[in-house]
Amino acid sequence: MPQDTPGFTTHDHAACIRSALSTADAVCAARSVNLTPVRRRVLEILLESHAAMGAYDVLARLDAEGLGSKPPVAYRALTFLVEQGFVHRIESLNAFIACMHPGVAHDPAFMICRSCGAVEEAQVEAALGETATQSGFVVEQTVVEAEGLCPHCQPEAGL
Amino acid sequence: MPQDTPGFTTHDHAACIRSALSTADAVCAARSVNLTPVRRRVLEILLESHAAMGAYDVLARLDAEGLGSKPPVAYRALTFLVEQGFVHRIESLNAFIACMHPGVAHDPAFMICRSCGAVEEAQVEAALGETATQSGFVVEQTVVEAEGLCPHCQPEAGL
DNA sequence: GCAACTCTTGTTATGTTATAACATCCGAGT
DNA sequence: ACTCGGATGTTATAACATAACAAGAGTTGC
Repeated sequence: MPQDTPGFTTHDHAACIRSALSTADAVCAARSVNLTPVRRRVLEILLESHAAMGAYDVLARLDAEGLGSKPPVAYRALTFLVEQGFVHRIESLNAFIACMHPGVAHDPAFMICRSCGAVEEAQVEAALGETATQSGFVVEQTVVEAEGLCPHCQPEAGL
Repeated sequence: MPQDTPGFTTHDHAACIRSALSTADAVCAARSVNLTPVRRRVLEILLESHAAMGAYDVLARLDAEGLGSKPPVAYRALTFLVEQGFVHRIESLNAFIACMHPGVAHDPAFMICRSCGAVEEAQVEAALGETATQSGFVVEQTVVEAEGLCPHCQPEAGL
């Protein structure tokens, strides 16, 4: 049953959450790292909202549920999830979002609607690859974020 | 006389500062906007350092020179310079850097050395162009930042 | 001249994002 | 029981950023 809007399109949100969580469980088991209650709940919160959330928004949810009330609690969980690749940090929003392709190595890229705030994760092939090679720079990580208007908001903006 | 290291290469720094400042003067005149003393000095500070600087680093310089001591002074000047395209904001560093190609419309991209902090501005052709088109997203601005190791720091890191 | 306006700067106060440092807890292994 | 590593709890503060209002300087129109 499709029911919510992830990026710009509709999808079966409940199934997507279940799937992402079980992938996370499996990956953590395989890596011998611990998806503790707080960490798992933070991932779940991000999956549920299916939007970019600030660390303090996540923290507010944790606090409401008695899982922690101080900033380091949220930041530590988010740091763990980012390290494991289950969550991405959106630099231009100072926010976090659940990954759409957990367990698979990828360079994430994002399209961020400046009107409604929706964020869609995209794939991008080695941005800067050639330029970097030319200048002798070794790329380890990339941040690719586009701001603009999602299909839904274009009419309202007169496009 | 080459004397400093801008991105990863040597160049005539004094000439580069002069040139950028006179371009900024000309562009501001053409656009009928005001390159006031504070704004001009902030640009100059960023050009001199030729590195990414935090707003509060810039502010400290302004303060030392009696040009302003409160955060809004620095942020306002930086905002102006970014709007006019003389300065870029580096999202992943929460920092600012003087543009290497002022007065020319371009989508900036950056290579950021995680070891020495050097930042080189690169050109990139419409990252995400195709992906965005496919999903109906209209891109207005892009953030492209690569973290890695500059040529100088690779040996020290064992590469 | 001077009133009205715009642009810029000065200042106060506060909001938002993030981390250092240290204390405590708990389970695994011995 | 001991201790060691990983995780969490807590205090305090650092770092980044902006809202809101006051005040000056220059210019335009009268």
